[in-house]
Amino acid sequence: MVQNRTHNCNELRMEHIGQQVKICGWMENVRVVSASLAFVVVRDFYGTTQVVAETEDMVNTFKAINKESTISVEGTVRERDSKNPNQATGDIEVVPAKVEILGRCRHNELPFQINRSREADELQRLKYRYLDLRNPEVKNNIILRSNVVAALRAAMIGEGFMEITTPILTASSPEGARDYLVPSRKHPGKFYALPQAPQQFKQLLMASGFDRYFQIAPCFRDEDARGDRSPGEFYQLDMEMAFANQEDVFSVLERVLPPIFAKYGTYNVASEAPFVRIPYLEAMDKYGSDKPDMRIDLTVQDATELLGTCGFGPFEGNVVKAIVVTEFEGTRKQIDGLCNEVEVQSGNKAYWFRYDENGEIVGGIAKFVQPIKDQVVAALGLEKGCFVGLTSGKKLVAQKTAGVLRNKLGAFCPKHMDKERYEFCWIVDFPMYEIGEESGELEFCHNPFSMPNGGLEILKKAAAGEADPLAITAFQYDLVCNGVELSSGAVRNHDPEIMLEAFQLVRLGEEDVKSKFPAMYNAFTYGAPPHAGIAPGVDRMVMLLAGEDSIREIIPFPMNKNAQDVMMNAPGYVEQKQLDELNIACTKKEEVTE
RNA sequence: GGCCGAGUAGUUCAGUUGGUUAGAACGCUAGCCUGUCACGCUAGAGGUCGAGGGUUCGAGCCCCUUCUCGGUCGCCA
Repeated sequence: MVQNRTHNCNELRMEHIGQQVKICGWMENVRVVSASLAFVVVRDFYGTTQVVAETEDMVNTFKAINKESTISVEGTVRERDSKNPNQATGDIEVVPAKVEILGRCRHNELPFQINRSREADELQRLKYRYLDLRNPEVKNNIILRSNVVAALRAAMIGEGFMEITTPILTASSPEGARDYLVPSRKHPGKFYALPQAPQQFKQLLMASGFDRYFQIAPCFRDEDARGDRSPGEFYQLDMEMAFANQEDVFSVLERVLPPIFAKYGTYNVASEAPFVRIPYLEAMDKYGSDKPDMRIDLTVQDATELLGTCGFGPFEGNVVKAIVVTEFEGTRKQIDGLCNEVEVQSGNKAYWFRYDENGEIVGGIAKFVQPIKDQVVAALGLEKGCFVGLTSGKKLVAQKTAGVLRNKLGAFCPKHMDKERYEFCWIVDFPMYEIGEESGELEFCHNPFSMPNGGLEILKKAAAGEADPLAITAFQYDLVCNGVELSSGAVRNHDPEIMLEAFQLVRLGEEDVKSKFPAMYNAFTYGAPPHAGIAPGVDRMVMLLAGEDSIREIIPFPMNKNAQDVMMNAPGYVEQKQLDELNIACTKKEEVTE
């Protein structure tokens, strides 16, 4: 009978000296020092242990095994002659009596070296993700993810929330992102959709009488990827509370998140409750973003009146925004680099000048600013030695570009950014409506389920032309941490009457509401509690905590930018029989060579 | 879909103004080495320069087309 391992590869210490043990793991490396002396590193999930081969036979045994094969080693624990303080098991080594190959690695050249996999081409890493994950640096992010999810669950349960799963196969939802559709075999021509979020289900749970719901919920959206947005699927800490308002939701997350961020984060300082609250319009104005990084102490000023007519072409007839950076130290080359990065990221140019130590306006667009120097210095409050970054365009463009510039300047100037911490803020008072760019007509700004601030009354006034619908705000909020949008949430509109009024402003009638959201609308006519919720993105939280810039680093099996799983070959072609059963006529199919 | 960047050995990269046989490091193979731990030393194998076309006496390098990957904008209430 085969005996199981007695210890893992991170267990053996001085106290085990003399013991007979059996360890199992991947043969990471063999350092052959002579014909009859070699050191073998065995690695498992927990760590590494050194095995020493001291006979010619034993050295040859190890030399004949390809690296990354799994082996078992039975032998005696011995104190090392030369200890390694950098290794947890560095005081001891195992003298093998018996070595067995458990799973032979058939390749003596791997697609990349395990301990340097993070440097390898990403396509290779994804294709051989199971090898990539052998690298402790890569694996640790997945362990972190597991720990964070466990901590979130524990904290939510501690707050009295109950985890309830909701359907994965559901109905297509008319609003929001593009759906992933699943054809129905039993109902030709009909489709299920994968949920973009459990939004309607969690609200229906509230109508059903559950009080505090949460779920680590998979969400599916068929939209293009970004560095911080994985294509296809992602996870949210979805939650909803009955008989609750905005304050109740805020206080739960203000209790739940900071301890987890401080414990598991790269930085161990997190904001304490209450988090700063910034109205949406103020955030756009002051930080040029609805997800401002509050670690940066720079703010955006309006310079439209000041510089709009200074003669600099791009400012003419546009909104101009300025960011003043005191004690600025940067070379011309670095400034150009910053401006270039801003242009790449925002698609719009940034401009600049400096107010130097001698009180002169120099560099960049100084020529245009010089004639109105005194006004500029006074209006922007310039101090000697400061830098002024400028953006222009239509209001929103100027603001957003300034927001990108602000982030770049913060990252560049350590004096203006206390980087090693987690700074949360709430963005509140989002507008309920906006003028759609394509339609030119009034549309919902975010989701139509939010409760308008002012309730039925304000909506009726707006309908009667007595109030500006664009000035109506919703009880809708975002949670932002270090410039990353973690989450959107809202106090929901649970009153069918207010719902109808809200939809009427965007020219949708009762029949539209009923047909778009039949279950929710009907449920709310049977007596629904006021409720509110939020859904912080788990992937983004883990990304922040791990200090990674790519979302793929914290997902066990990520897809590539084009929503392909290059390891599993998904999406892939299927058998004609499968298509026939689903009543799908496939119109496009390239020849498959494999 | 638009824009930007990248693609050269198994891997990460260098490759000058277009000029002989395309290099380095790591990895791999072989030999040497009795305490290594990023072991060391010596030698060797390893290349359709993403693909196709063009310019040229001559292309890794210049031009065109195309494919792939990444970033970004659109998109993601």
